[in-house]
Amino acid sequence: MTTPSFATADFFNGRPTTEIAKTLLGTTLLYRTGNNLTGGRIVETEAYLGTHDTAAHAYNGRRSKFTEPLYHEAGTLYIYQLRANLLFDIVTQPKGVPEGVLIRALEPTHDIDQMLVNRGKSGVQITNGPGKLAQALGITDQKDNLRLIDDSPFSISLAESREPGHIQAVPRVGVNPNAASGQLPLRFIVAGNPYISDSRKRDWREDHGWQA
DNA sequence: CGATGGATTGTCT
DNA sequence: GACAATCCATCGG
Repeated sequence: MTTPSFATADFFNGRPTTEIAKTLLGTTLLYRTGNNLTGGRIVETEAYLGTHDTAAHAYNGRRSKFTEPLYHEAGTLYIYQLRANLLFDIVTQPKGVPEGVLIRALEPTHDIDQMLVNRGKSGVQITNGPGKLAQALGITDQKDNLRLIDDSPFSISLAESREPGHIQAVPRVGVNPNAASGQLPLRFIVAGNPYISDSRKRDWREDHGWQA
């Protein structure tokens, strides 16, 4: 059984990283491990714009074993650890242009029971943050770091995509707001979705922010 | 609900 | 030794 996935080259083909970050909203991120297929619709992303973005790991051309995946071709996975958490990113530009998109939140759709077990939490707490969704999916190490998504257990499915009613662009989370790029609106959210990280209940919508 | 501080683990200076 | 693209428990209003 094959999982429907973006053809990497077609999806990333020559488009700006910010546009890719927005286009990912509403698609489904899937992760295969053994008999499990966990996943959810992407509802929050952040764009990191490479060498001139003060919040990016590749700022000023910074390149090391740590940031190496960013310099590879579009569709390369950048899975790195921040404190006790794993974060999941996808490289968006051709080799040598270190830009990428961080997946920050999912609305669970696949094998939710397994994700509840993986997380040990319930409700929106399953996947409303980048470290949380990695835990929920079952990502426990960095073995797929630096691999092309097409050659990995991950896929991005269009089969069950929903169309966001309204995409909101706001400043990124956890970046120094005083740095030059600190306040750029490069965080994109499906307005009204309950799984947005740090969202308020009063901002949630009955339709979760999807078009009818 | 909002703010705060501790835990935690690798990387870079 | 400082810092980080985070998470969680806890405290106050």
